[in-house]
Amino acid sequence: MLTGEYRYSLDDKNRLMIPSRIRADITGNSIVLTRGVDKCLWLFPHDEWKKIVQSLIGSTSLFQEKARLMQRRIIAPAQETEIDRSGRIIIPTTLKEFAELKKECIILGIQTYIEIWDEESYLAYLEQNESKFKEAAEEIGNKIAL
Amino acid sequence: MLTGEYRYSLDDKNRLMIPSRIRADITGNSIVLTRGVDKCLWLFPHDEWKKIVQSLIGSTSLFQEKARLMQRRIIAPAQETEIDRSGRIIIPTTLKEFAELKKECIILGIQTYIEIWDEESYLAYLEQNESKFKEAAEEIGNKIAL
DNA sequence: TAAAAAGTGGGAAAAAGTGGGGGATTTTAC
DNA sequence: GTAAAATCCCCCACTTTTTCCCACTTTTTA
Repeated sequence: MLTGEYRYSLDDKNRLMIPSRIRADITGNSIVLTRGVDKCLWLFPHDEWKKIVQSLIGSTSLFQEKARLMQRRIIAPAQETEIDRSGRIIIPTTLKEFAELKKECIILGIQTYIEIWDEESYLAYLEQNESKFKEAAEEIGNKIAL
Repeated sequence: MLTGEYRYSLDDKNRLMIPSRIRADITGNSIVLTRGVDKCLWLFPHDEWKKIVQSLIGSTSLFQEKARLMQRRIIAPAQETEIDRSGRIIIPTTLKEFAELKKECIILGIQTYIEIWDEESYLAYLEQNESKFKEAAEEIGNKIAL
């Protein structure tokens, strides 16, 4: 399972390190990169990506507006990249711009996929949502005994 | 059951001692560390963590806002660590920064999990919440006969 | 008070991460 | 169309971090 929160910097050649802890849990060295929901990128191991495509395309039609939107926003921007022999991937320019990546990036392992954030955006996101998070935590506390 | 309040210091290599009293009550020497609610870290024995993950993401989707927030705030930052043969764990940098751990740390055993606080933050937290605590105590006193 | 257990610090090998050279290919400019 | 410039890609070498281990000190226990 992919986990952990890491800080790595994007180098001058737009290369970003994939933490070895995460690499160890990816089968194969091919990864699909796309726009995420919120200002971040999503990375999927190849198999996981197939599932996403299946469930997004399989159940919808190009004659439905929302379906087209999902396809344009998630499926179309996707690019396949290889992890190089030093464990890095190259971030395509369009995706770099979308997530407003500058130098310092945060990499999150979320069970089955990976998120890449610009550090500032990520800190801002967490800060802005901390109270919402605490509310959600309270709710969960009411439902589940943990 | 995990209990007790201990003070240990983080060394130059970001290693923190797990008190032997606590170690004795953990099965296996694998532990999951993550961001806590409030400015502290939470440590779970592996089995306990699985329950948390289940109940948090068991029925959610990456396409739901609240689910993403919980994943980013609790699930993603989690890292599995081993207790070394001297009884210490390594605190990953991002988590150390989140809890603002400096040198002196407070370790709390809370039945099924463990909390790690920076000593100053912990003292400040207790002080700031003393009156809230007394209110909470009253409320509980009304519900339960103790 | 001695023995055992718990806790602390640090050295060294291995692994992970960083930066950059330079050839091949593509793009740009005239 | 051709040459210069820029980009891409593969690789290597160096640096830093991590990991593993051991030895010493302190505290607890009998």
